[in-house]
Amino acid sequence: MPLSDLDKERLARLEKSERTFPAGQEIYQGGDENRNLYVVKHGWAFSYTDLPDGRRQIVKIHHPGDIIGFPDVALKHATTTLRTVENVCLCPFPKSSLDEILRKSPRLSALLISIALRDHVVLIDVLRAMGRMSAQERISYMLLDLLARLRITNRRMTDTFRLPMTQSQIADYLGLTNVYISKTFLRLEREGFIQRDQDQVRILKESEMIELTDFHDRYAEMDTSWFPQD
Amino acid sequence: MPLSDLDKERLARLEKSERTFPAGQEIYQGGDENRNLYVVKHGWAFSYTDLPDGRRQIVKIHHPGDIIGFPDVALKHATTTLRTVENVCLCPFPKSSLDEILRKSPRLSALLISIALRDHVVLIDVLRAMGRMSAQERISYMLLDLLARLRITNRRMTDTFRLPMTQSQIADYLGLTNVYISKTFLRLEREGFIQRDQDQVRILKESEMIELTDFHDRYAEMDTSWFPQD
DNA sequence: CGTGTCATTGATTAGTCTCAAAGACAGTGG
DNA sequence: CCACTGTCTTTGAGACTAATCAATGACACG
Repeated sequence: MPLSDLDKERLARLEKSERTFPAGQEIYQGGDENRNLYVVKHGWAFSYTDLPDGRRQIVKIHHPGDIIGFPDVALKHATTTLRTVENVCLCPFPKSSLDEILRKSPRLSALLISIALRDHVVLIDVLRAMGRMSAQERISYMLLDLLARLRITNRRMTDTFRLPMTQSQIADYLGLTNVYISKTFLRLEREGFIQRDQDQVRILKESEMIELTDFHDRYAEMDTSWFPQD
Repeated sequence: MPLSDLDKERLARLEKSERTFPAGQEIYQGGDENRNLYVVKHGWAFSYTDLPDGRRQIVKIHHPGDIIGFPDVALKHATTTLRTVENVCLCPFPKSSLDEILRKSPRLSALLISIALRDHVVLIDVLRAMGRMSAQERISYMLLDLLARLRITNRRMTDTFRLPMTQSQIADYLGLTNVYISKTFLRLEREGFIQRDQDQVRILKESEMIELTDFHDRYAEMDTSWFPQD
């Protein structure tokens, strides 16, 4: 999307400072005061919440290019805990930067809002998967979503990608157990939908999986036509 | 939240036109071009998506005061279908009204964004319920959420409210079946958590239910301190 | 070489679904 | 006022998906 030089500079300013974190580290916790947002420079992370008895739900997987923490802007305290999957580099920036963008650049505001709303729509799709899909469908949906997401920032990706999450983490994301994730992955392989090698996953029957899960690539459907011209 | 007269007028303008719809009517469908947003004047409605084989997931229940369709603003086409639960009065307004608000009023922009983000956070809570809670916990969570939501616009509400949805609709919202909703409601009654009479529900053990579901009232936790002053 | 994490496997159990039928009730037309 | 209809809720039996528990295997790391 075309942006003015001024807006480009405003965006660049969000990534001014950066910090790296090792694998498996918690960066902030649910209930913490809500100070910063983060841009992901590289590495995967995820946000999750636990029930008091330890049941865990991962609510969002963060990839390079994502903005972390947008939904929490509306609230005083963070609602989720942020944890790295692997070595990660993040650019923290204060909530108040949004204030400036809202005041100075309607066009950039619209862009950031659209990204947040697109994440909302994707979350609705995840909800549908959790509420109404079998384990096999849920895993297929997740793989398709990851593929679509990763294709945004990596144009030449075709059908193979790295999935650095453990099966327990995938289970916590899809509302299943690690054991059943294992069994269902094996079944997907046996039935020729995917291949796995180390942490690489290859999608063999993308169109069948799209049909199976009624998948929509929300990342490709965005509408920027209504944006204000600066 | 204090607003300038100008902003109040901008808000009022969104509710300029209104239309009523009978119970059980579809107002727009998933895939339709994305033209309007709606403010709910009175009555309940919900947004849902179907899988091709007919499985349905209700993704959001709309109450008086809600803005319908915000997440879809980012996309060209509506992702959900909107259906009334009962007689409903809606105020449609065009997507382009947002453009004007973004350009003219940073403060009102921040307010609308915050409402959208709060809905996002609530959806995360729903996702957690769907992924990791039993049927009994899910129903309890839903009732607490409805109560918290209805208390915003009706200050004197205590522990009783009207629940006009059928058990099949509740099932489609919670990712269960109508039969199991019936059985679980009966169990909640038998165990003294709730009472039902017609479409009225009374919450008898609110604090136990809050504990059971680790419920947070997101509507009460909003942070407006970072808003730009107009 | 020992330790720990992660993935796989198998046996059993539990929670929810499916199917089918009956009951409760509101609305309709005679 | 009554029978009829349709929708919604309740009930029960049986089936099935996914969870639980426990053990083994595979691998990386110190």
